[in-house]
Amino acid sequence: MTVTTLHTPSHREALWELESAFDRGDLITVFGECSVEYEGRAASTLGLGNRLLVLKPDGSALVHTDEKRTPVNWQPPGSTHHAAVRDGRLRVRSERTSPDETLTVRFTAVHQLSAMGVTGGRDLEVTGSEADLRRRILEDPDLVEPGFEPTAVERDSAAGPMDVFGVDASGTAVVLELKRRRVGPSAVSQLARYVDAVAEEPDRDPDAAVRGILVAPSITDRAAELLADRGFEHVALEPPEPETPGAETKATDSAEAAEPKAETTEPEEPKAETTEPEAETLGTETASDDDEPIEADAPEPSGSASRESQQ
Amino acid sequence: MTVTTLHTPSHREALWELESAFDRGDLITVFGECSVEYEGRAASTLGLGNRLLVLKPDGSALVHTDEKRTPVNWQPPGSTHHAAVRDGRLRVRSERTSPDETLTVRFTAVHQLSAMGVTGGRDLEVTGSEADLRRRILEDPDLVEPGFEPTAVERDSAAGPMDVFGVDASGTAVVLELKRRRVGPSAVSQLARYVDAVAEEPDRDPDAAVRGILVAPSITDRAAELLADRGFEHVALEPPEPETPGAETKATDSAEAAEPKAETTEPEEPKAETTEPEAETLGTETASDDDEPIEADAPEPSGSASRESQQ
DNA sequence: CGTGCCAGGTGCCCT
DNA sequence: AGGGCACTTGGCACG
Repeated sequence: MTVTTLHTPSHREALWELESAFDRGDLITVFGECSVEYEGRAASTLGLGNRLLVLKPDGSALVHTDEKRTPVNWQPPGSTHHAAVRDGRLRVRSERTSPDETLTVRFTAVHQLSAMGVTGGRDLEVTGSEADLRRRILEDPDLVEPGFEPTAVERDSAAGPMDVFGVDASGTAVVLELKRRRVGPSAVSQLARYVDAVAEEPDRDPDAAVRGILVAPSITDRAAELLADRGFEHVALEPPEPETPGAETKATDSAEAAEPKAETTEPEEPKAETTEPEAETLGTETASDDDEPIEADAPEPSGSASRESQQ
Repeated sequence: MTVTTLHTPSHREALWELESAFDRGDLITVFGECSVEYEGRAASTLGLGNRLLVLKPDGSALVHTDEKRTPVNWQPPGSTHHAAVRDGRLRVRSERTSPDETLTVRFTAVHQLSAMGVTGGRDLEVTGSEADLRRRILEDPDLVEPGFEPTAVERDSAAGPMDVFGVDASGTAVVLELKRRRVGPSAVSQLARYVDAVAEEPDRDPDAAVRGILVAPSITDRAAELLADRGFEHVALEPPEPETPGAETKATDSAEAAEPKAETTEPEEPKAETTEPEAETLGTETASDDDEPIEADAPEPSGSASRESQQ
């Protein structure tokens, strides 16, 4: 692993390092006093101040202040970075086309510039998504209501694809809209669009009812009113708790199997393999990792540490 | 400006520096090989790899790979950072409550750790927002249609606040939904919610029509269909071009004046001070700042630059 | 703090 | 490339 760091470099030195770091495809951080300008989908200006600029080899650029999770300015992946010295300042510019956007960062002073080679390791596993909620429902449709039978996922309609489509015990068509968290009015509108679209499909008996069910952990009062106005229903349901890391493999596999891969078609009978309705068998945590006092005697990796503070 | 940097520190050294940097309220970057775990609103795991961890004094934490604008993992502002050495790894943990969330980053190796003092300079000026589009319409309502008269902004309805509410030349109620960019079906649904809500207000003549107009630069085909189904209209309009930086002050002031500050009430007559309808007088750019070849002779700031590369 | 909504949203997947 | 939508959306403003 290679890290190159310049402390309070001249603009020209910073420029050289930036250009070679661009060539190497390094991840770059620049900390210094700068002003920022953006022009593209919108336009913005930011006065002088100390910020952290991150330049990624995929073309992303981030300008971070000491606050917020969101960068104060940025450039999306696919942009190309350029560096130059202009008017006694180090100018870093990131541009892209379609849409045309330009981010310009002008440094009056660079306090630190680092370039590091970064590779791989981006495979993130997430649980608790809407897809997990859908799996849960497909595994056990009775969670929605007794006798509910899903017939398709992502079935297309004139208003867009529906999360889950099916029939209730009496054979009435049912549209499900799934949300992984508490929802407001927009979710009701979304459901309404789909229900209306299905109701108006030409090959459908115009008198046949179409039910709409919003599946979400909870809904706001306003959403509940709108839901009632339209005669829709709410079923309180959340994504399943994440499985215990050790035992998750089997459960995930069975869930995958229950997921109908073919879209707009009938899902196979939910294979009742792992027939524990909600087996929340927690408690297999590694005891060594709970939160204890900060200091701990631990072996240290060999490595000559150097420390410098400037000014 | 102070920057403290450790190169390939031992975990214990990194720990010390982290704790003092927390105390100082510094912005911290840690580059190293780590695995990441998140549990809270959802849950996720990320295997070993080289990443950049940014810890902000406001509690934000960002884990960045070499790709994407969005961090692969993060913690929102308001969290509290902790550091410890556990099982021979440097563990950085960021926690918050309501909702309960924990981000855990475990470093097997720290390549670089930097701490920098950052203050102020977060005043971003943006133009081209929906608010700008609204100003534009309030300044010249005829842009929507001849004779249109706005009577309120953000007027509340049973379905939520409407962007602009008014009457057309014939006295019919009009609901405007503004979008700064091309829109899809959801914008139509949003407009529909407001129109329906207004139409059903008890003090209103049930036979009186309520028009709905979607003001956006453009709309998708599907949105156009849904719009037509509901008998709504689309007016193609964008946020105004950003003013020339030098001349913007006066224009901005007049625009601010035209903005009705009191909500749910009648806006004062648009003061026709700067009565150029669309004075796109571009062309006052500083010629010194266009894109020219990279190298340029420029004065360099004094400052002893040091450069180190590791391994 | 919850509710509602804009955002330069970003990212993913599909056509 | 554009459409449609989920997201640990984030952030803001208002009740």
